[in-house]
Amino acid sequence: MNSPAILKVALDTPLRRLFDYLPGQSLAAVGCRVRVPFGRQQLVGLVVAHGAGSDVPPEKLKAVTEVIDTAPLLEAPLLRFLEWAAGYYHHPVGSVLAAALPKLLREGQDAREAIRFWSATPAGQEALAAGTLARAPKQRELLAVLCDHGPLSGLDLSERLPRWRELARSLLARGYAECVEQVLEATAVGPGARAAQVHALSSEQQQALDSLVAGLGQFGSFLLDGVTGSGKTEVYLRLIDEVLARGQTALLLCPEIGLTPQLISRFAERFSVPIAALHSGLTDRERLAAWRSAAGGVARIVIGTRSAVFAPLRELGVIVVDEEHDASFKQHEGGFRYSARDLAVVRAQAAAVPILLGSATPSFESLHNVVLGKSTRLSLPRRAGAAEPPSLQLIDMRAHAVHRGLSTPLATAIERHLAAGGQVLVFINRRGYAPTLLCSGCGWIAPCQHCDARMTVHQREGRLSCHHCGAEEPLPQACPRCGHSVRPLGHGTERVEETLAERFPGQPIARFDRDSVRQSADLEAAIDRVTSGEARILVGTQMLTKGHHFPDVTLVGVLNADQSLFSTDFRAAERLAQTIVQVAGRAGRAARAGEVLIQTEFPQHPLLQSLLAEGYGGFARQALTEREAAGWPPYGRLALLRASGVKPQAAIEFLTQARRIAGTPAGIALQGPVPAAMVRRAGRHYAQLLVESAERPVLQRFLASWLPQVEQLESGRNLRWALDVDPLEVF
DNA sequence: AGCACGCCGACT
DNA sequence: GTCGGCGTGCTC
Repeated sequence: MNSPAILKVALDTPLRRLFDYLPGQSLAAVGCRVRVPFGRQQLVGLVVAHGAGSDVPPEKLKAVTEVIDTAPLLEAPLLRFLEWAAGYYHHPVGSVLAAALPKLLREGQDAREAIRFWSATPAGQEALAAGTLARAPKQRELLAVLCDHGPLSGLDLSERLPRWRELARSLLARGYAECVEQVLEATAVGPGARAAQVHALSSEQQQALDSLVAGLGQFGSFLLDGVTGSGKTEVYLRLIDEVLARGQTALLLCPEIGLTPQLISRFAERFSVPIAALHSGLTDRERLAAWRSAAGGVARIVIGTRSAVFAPLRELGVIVVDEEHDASFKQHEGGFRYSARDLAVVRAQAAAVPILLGSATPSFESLHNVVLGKSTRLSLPRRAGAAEPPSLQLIDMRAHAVHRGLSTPLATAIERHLAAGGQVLVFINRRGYAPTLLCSGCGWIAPCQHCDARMTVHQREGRLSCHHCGAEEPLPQACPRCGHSVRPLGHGTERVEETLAERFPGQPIARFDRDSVRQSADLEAAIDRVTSGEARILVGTQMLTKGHHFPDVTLVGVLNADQSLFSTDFRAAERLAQTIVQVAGRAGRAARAGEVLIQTEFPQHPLLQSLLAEGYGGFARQALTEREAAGWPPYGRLALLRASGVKPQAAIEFLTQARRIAGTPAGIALQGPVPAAMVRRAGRHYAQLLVESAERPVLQRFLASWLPQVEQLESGRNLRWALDVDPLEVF
């Protein structure tokens, strides 16, 4: 067999191609990292393939400087999956790999866990015998330990000498001690012990579990459509228990929310196997440790957010995506814009394992896949413990008195529920005190200097803040244009909290939004105030719709449902319904049935009507027929070319050229370029070009031929642009 | 993206 | 006289 002449290496550059290198001293296998000269720098890259030759002139080819891995960092199936993702999202492989790997691995650190062993050098032994370290008794003590008991690991040393690290560093510098790294090889693990089953399953849960267990060992897509409180998590736990018992591992993806620690602790309580958590709160070291523990087969369950879909599990047996409708599974910023939920399905397919998508409000994509027969629907229609579903009612804002955003019927209901000992949740999807600062003299509205947006009033902080670019200004006391007085207009969580405090004096309020909850500790504290019963009223944003269970909440008020009713975005209705149903799910989980009151100026709006009359399922069926008529996803496929530049017209000009070179391909519709919904954001001007097709392969083929040409456009050189395949928002 | 080279303003 | 601004060009 001929030794391959060329290594195809993926590098983390925006250049959408691989780079060819000569093998150098030893041949790096596919999937191994290599250090390579690249221009004037040395980069870490990944060998993606071996090749017989290269299109690059031989004199330009350089040789690999170092092969970092002795065994492939990524096993072939995972590498192929990543390459597939790069192709689907039309993003450079190197950059996709970078998104999938912990930073420290990208920088060339060892992929295997290594333990450092410390021992005394001969010089150290002599020094100890000679009493050289008489004036450094602590160092002398450590040296004595190393002479008598070495080599010792950091763990052993910590037991003997708590503050040994600095001492060891000094001994190392003197040449009295040395440290060697010993690499831990991957551990093979057999079938795990069964977890104790503490909860009895409902018949629906059992039925769902039976179907899922029957589907193990092969690819299959399942939608677990379970109302809030129906016990989806228990089904995940049982399924994963079965997978572990078969000696396999499980991957659980969850949205980016503070709930992750709660979910992890629930799993940790149930299972005795090691669990690796991958979320945004980790340090680089912790992330590397979690990655190693998955790759080494130590962790049998990986629980993580978006990027955990790339976790290197061994013997993968099942993938679960919890709250699969959640928008945070779609990365929509930065370079590599992917949907972790969609990729999870592809990964499950490649690994020939089932995928379970769980939600109380499934995405339309997932519902449609059930209709197409691509996915099996498992329903949990009942709440556990015979709890009644909450009743939803609309409050017509035009027919009732409204005081500071709070209608009389809602205020009365709050009073009634508080008097009955219930807790009340008030949902308003807007943080701050008020979304607008208005001059009562001339009508001036405080604008953001960098965006086409209004500044939000943050009263307590005495500041104006732009929620789009983060700009802040002191709160003006008078209109800068005419000198008249200014006043906040509209309502945010801070103002609603104030209103409720005035209206219901003596009722402690817990606020949940990004301003009052900055760290997970704040969230824990706020949750404690609610579960302990101290706080009687909860006010908050989206943060309240996700995860947490507040069993004593008997009333939910939704203050401003109307914003989304007339949005131009095709997904606005879906998201509004999901938000309402999710927040409604917080009410009445225990013995008492919950009441949900939604304030609206448009009680006759068909969207609200169908949601109330038929629930989420009926609403979705109706909304899907509208999507079909309009050709929107999941019936059509979209890609969005977004561009932004400092000069107002630059993005439009670039997109106009991009459209021109596209020509008129069959089966493709191009719309735009149009200015983005918010043209100016953080001082940049945004525009976009929408690409539509009824067929995914048609869209994919077009993008593949079009993008290399777009890349050549000179007008694209001085601006930022990115392609978003399957965008969640198109306006 | 980095990181160079390259040609014009305000400073030790 | 230099330090340094960011325009444009290249990376196997």
